[in-house]
Amino acid sequence: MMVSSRMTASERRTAVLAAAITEFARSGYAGTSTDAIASRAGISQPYLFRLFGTKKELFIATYELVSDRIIAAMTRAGTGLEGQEALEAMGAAYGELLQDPELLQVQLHGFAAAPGDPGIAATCRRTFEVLWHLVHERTGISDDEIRMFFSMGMMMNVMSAIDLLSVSDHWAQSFCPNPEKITAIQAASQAIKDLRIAELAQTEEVSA
Amino acid sequence: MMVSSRMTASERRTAVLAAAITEFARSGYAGTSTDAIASRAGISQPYLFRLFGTKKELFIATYELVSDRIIAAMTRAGTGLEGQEALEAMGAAYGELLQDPELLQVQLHGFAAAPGDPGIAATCRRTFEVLWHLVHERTGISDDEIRMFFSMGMMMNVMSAIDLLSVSDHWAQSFCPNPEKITAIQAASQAIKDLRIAELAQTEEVSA
DNA sequence: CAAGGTAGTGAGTGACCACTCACAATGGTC
DNA sequence: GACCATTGTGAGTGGTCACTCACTACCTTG
Repeated sequence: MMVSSRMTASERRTAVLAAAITEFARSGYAGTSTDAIASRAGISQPYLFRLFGTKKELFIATYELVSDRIIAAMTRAGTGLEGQEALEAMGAAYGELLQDPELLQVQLHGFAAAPGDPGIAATCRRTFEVLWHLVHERTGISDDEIRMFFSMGMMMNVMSAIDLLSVSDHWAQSFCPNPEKITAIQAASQAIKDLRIAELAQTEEVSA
Repeated sequence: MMVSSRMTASERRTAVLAAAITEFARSGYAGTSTDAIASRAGISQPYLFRLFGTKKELFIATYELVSDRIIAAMTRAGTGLEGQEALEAMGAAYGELLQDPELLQVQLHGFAAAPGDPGIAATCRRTFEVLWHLVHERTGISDDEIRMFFSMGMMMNVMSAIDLLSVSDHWAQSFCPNPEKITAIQAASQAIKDLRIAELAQTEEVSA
């Protein structure tokens, strides 16, 4: 069965990175095997190493792609706007990233891995730098407000990771600033969970 | 060399948990070997499994201990105070936790591991629940303000993990609300890094 | 169609990992 | 000092991991 034909190395790299986002999001840097990424990408594991050198280089490349996507989403949201309007648009754009949690989960795994690896920490800081300047120039808000803005982002990140909105109590729901968005986000996260379960079941069928 | 004499199982458990905090903080759940924890705790690896059953149970026990310490620090800071005063005291207490980053790093690793493990996610949510009620009852502030408070905490967590204050540019320093605290926190984090480097060098000497 | 560069893999390799089992050391109790 | 529960370990086991090497399949260019 030769489903995937030959690709250029560069095309294959982007295909591998797509698989790496999914796998690293699920299990983090140390918890993900290069085997899992290679087989999801549909190539052999040796070729993955030819394309990326080491697992760490692959993780950093994955993290940088994720960062680029986040930066692109925020930039797109802010173009043509200024001041408070730009800020609200960017905040909404970040919130919408939660609907596909993989990106933010990779980001969180980068943060967690940072204290153990200076290279990863530096990559994380670079993303912060770009985003800070983007928000600063677009909105013109004060340093304190920028700090708040990023803080809310980090909180949303964690909320999504620990699935805080699955708790229906008041204290948990109070973490969601826009009540009308709760059901949308919950529905999306439930749909993604269902997909994963279906996918898992399929994998088990195959291996059985 | 028989440095450590016999202990009760319960004493040994707390000794192992202390070692587990250090090791899990450094490399996370998947990245830490039970061997590393056992040898840091000064016991054999089989005995570690007798005490904790599985690696996952050990991680959850470690995470719960970390949560208890954070909750205790916040509770201590808030006793005898009310309203805004209590809030400021609790915020300061959380900030002081950064001076020994291990606790917050374990917390961050818990968040990162949560999407891949429902048990870990539930444990994380439970901590949030306790802290939310603590802040709510002590300070009486609004839901939105509580959300802000927690957001700042998450931001500090990430800042510490990626060592943001090691960048001397304005944008990075603007993440630290109290300028006079910057040098203190930097000095502490540098001291801890030096300790780790010295420790690593020692380990390499031994193994060489 | 020959040549050569690029895409891609089968089959390992040594190291490490979570976890187990049979057994030894220790200390309290009568 | 004999008994016994509890603390503790040496020596594995099967499995997985990151990574390598020698090799093949394919496509383009002349």
